Amino acid sequence: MELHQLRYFVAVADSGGFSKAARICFVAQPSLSQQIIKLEKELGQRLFERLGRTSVLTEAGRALLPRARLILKEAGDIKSGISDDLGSGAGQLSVGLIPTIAPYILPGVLKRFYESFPKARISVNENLTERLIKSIIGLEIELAVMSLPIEDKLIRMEPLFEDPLVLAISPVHELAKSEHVTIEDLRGIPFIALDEEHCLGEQINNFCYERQINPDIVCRTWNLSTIQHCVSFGSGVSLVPKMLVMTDVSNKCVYRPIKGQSPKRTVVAAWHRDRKLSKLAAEFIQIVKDEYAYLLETRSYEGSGNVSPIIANF
Amino acid sequence: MELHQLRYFVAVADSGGFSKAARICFVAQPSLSQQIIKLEKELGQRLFERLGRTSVLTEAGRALLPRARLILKEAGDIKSGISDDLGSGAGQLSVGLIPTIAPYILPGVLKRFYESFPKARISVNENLTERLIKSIIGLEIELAVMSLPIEDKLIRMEPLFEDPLVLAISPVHELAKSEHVTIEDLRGIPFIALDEEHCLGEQINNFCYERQINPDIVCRTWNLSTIQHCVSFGSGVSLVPKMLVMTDVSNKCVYRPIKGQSPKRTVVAAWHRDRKLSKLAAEFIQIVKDEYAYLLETRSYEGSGNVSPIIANF
DNA sequence: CCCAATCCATAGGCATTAACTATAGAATAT
DNA sequence: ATATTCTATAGTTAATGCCTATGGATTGGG
Repeated sequence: MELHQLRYFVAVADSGGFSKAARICFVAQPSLSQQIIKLEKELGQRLFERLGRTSVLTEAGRALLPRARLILKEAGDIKSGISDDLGSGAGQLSVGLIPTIAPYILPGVLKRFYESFPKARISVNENLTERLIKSIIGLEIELAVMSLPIEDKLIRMEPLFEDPLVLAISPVHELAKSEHVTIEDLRGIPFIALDEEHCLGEQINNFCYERQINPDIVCRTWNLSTIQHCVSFGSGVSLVPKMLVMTDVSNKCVYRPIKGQSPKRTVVAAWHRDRKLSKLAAEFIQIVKDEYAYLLETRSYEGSGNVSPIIANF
Repeated sequence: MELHQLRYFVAVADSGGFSKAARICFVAQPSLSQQIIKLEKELGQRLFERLGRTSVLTEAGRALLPRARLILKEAGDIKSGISDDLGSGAGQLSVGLIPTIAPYILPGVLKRFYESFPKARISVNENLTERLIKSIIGLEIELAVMSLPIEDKLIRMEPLFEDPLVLAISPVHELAKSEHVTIEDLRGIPFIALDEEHCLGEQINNFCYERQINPDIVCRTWNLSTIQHCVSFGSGVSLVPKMLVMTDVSNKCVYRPIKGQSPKRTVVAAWHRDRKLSKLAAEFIQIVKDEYAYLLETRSYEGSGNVSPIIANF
């Protein structure tokens, strides 16, 4: 069965004759007749009673007619339907984020995304960089939000923003008294470190190593929120991303920017080198940027370059 | 757009590659590729991203996929769907009946029909013979229940039953005293006649003319129920079809069979000479027969050849 | 790092099939 | 009765889908 056969069939049913239908379809009458006969053979049912002047539907033809119309309508609507879907933001998007980013921007990003594209379905995968890259290459996710460095040749990237690392300290800690700290202050003090399986943990590690600073690592954890708790209990200090600070409502820690060569991580969107980003994915990237800019604007009161220790008005 | 293109498209989407899809569809890979490319051109959208090893849907492809599946499913279900419709008695039937038949059997026939074919739609047209024949030829109705004679060469017929004509008289009339009457009793007595535009009126007219009986026609009406009222008021007698008697619950008239050559009309189903009756139409014919037989069985108590004047237990 | 395998696109020939012309047979309208 | 209209058939042409061969590109394995 093919669509043109259904088109011919409907034309005959509507016009009441093979010849008229042929004119409507801009084909010769024998061509149309043959296709109708072919359709009748395939269905094993005669579709029209050929009377002298006109042709009328048989019972089988009457049963076919609404189905044929439906199919033709759906086929005819495909092109505009696809455009509508693309235009309206309907569709499916699969993204990934690393665990040191997701908790801080995902809530706001999802909220924005659903507001902008209520018809879209999004699926989020929170995982370590290595696993996300595999998912990109394996085509399981379209896009990932991660942190440099990423070396895989199959990955293409676009930078989203730079996220500074700031010192997290207990409010009663000695260093909390000054408005800002320097790298040198880290030397030899008890330090709560993020596990190096996290790229952020590795980045901090490298950062200290390059400057030949060996913090006294008293704890190595998998979770930034564990770090927060340890720091607030005075177990040590740590370096945490600013996006954590901007969404911290606990008031248990204070945060100080690093004077001088402030460490930072570069957050990027990454996707398969050979894939063209879908419209939804491109929009998602923009939303992530917007969200971070929004956090910067509303949640960090950097009067004289320092991070406010207390976030009010959440 | 053609269905085989959608089939190929779905196969690629499902298998994740053109070559695999081609094997699934039992065509060579270039053939399938060409059809996909053709579809992409028609839609103005690229449907797959061709990556090295596999191909994945674009956003447009994702939008197309469910639509394509739907259409293919509907197309695949057509054959069985038609069979189901025919088997389940779904469908549309247009019938006609003449006014001297419809009131007496239509209620019971429709009830039976709806019980047997709850999914069917029936449309009934009550009209004079001449108009019904036009409707048959004009293909507006498929079937008509009428009375002989019918001469049109374009009409094919099947007899349904013979419906005797019986004398309708007032209960206080002289003739009501005898169990039966003869034709000769009609001579010269006041007679309520049906208009000759009705075939029944003409038949009665001819019947009397052939026997050279000239009843004294005191009233000519368009409606059998008018006749009933006139007769019950003693204005005269009339000949009415037995199907009227069998459904008369008024008890205002009594009815007497005609002894000897009883007049009768032959009720037939009529349809277009060149049309094959649909299953529903054939069933309708059978139901009309059944209904008349049922009326005969339950509504006429012909103990000794006479018609019961009073129909009880309705 | 190279080689083999795989994948998709292109090109060109083949074959199928849909379309066309011409016409016949039947039915209808004038 | 004649002319017109309708559908089916036959035979031919044209289109188009399919095939084989091949090339460029990528991938996976040794």
